[in-house]
Amino acid sequence: MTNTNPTNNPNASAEPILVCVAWPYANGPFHAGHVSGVYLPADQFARFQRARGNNVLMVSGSDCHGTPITLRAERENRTPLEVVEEYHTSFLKTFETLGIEFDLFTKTYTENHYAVTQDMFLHLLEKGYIYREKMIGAYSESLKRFLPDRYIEGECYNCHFSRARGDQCDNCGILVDPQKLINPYSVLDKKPIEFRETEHFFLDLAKLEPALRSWLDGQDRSYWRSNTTAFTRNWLNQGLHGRAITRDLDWGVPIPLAGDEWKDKRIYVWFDAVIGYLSAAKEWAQRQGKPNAWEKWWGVGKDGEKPARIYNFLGKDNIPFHTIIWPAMLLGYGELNLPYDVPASEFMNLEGEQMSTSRNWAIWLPDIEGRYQPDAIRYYMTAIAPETRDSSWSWTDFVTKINSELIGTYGNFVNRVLNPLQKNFEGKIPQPGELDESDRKLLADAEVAFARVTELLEGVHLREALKEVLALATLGNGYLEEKSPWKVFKTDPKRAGTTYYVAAQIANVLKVLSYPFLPFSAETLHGLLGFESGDPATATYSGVEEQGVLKIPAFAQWKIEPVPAGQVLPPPTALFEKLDPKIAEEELERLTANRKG
RNA sequence: CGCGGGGUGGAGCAGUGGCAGCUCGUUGGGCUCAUAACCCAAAGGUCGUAGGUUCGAAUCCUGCCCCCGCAACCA
Repeated sequence: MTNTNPTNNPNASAEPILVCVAWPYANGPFHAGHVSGVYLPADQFARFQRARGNNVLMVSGSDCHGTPITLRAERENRTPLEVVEEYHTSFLKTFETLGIEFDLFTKTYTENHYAVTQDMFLHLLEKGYIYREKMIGAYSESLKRFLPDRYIEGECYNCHFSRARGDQCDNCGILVDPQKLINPYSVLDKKPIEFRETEHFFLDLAKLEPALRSWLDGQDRSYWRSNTTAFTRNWLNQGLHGRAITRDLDWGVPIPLAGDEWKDKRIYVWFDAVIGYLSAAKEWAQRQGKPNAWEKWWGVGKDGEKPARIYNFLGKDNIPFHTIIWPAMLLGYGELNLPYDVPASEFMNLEGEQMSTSRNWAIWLPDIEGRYQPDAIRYYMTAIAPETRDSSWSWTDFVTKINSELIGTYGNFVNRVLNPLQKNFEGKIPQPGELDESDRKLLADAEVAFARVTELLEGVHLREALKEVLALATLGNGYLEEKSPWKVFKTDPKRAGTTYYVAAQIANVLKVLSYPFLPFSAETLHGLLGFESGDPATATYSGVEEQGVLKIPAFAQWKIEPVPAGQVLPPPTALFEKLDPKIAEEELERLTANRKG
């Protein structure tokens, strides 16, 4: 058995791999786009790397700060923390249901995160990468606070619409300069606002640009997805400017400086959220009782040691924060490891239309979690993952893909092997006779598939890798067709036994290859092939935050191992539940009925 | 000339210089071990369009046409 604990992993060649997953705003539950684009790919990649025996640390957490959360809290007359707690719990539930396993999924609202963020701030300030500048902000005398643009309304100076918002006029569509609004007022209490000078801290990106460029150009990045590279280049070529990293707010990480002028200001959410990757690694290490263990992944590799590979999984709107701003911060801080790859997803539409929270046009995870098998959801989300371009969730497509690909091709192959073994071979893996050419061919094909899937997973081409897994099942089906062991059995049971022996080996390879994608059914299949069902630490997954060291099941080790002849098989059961085609209609109706606007 | 993405057989997509591919659907055949699943075969595309570069273009260049996103929530 292996585990990911760096200090007692017996695998000397194990490579440290840090899987950083974009921190979700805790202001609403997950929809299919979040999971399919970010959390599921990260989980699949991490499972694969763990199965290979690498030292994987996978971290993320709820982003507790930011205007969306305070807005929601004010609207619902709750505290931001109450909002955060509700959705943090919802996230954990989704992860547990779908088998998305983090080493640590924490929050930005922790003492540790505050400390790490403040340390980053102070370091960058000390090294001259943060400067102060005065700017004009909207201030409400009645509320005694500055307000973000989104809290301001007034008469449009362009079309004289009476309720233009602080950032845009809904009537004429211009981008509003809030200072020019006529009779501006706060949306919170409808009282007038005025514009005052306020001082803020800025991250000096221009100063960090040379270091950033040499990091980007310093090594081959051709393995990055083309969009990620294009986006980043575009940003860089437009020139880097300082970005304000503090706000006049009371919800967020306090500015770690003495002086009254800072007490009503907080570090802005995008600055603290990316630091979460680092703070979460530190928190994980503390929980392990090895406070320095985080350096395994974040160190730059002293004494010729190879630094960890850091992968940042995120959506495309987040690219500049992870390829420009965050690396700039790390470079400014110094002595910290930088991202190796930034697999960014495109967006997922729903039935051809853009998902929308406000119109309630989305596949909400808490809604579907109980209705479908987790592996069915995982399968579909990967099959249509928006890896290289926008994709679209469609319920008819969902039913088709589950029934014909997952069940028809993969599940069915397994049944075609296990059922006859139970009925005609006393529920045991038969002793094979001599292998003929097509037997050997299929076994060789399985090795090719194994190598191919490995390569694709290594390059984070998950959708393609899953296709390869299914392709092996198709080969298995073709093999059974060619061999017709159900016929041969009547005249030459020994020969039929050899065929089933070979087919069982293929099923076993499929079990390993499908593990990153379909961990639940992989485990079931492991048992159906007569193996001890294994490792209790993973059999029941007990919640993300309590997780200490993530263990991988013994069966999931990334290698081809034979199912021994004579192995006793339990009575077979189906891996997946077939879906009634009516489901597509029902789901579509449900969506339409609940749609707003 | 706002920015970005895209136009490939009925549907959804892959393919960035070398005989146009995949999944689903359709049609025909086979099999009947298997969750009416599986296997084989066929039909179906002048790769949006006009021109150019090239021995050779879906792929590179230029013009044009069409679709989608670019207010907020939001990956």
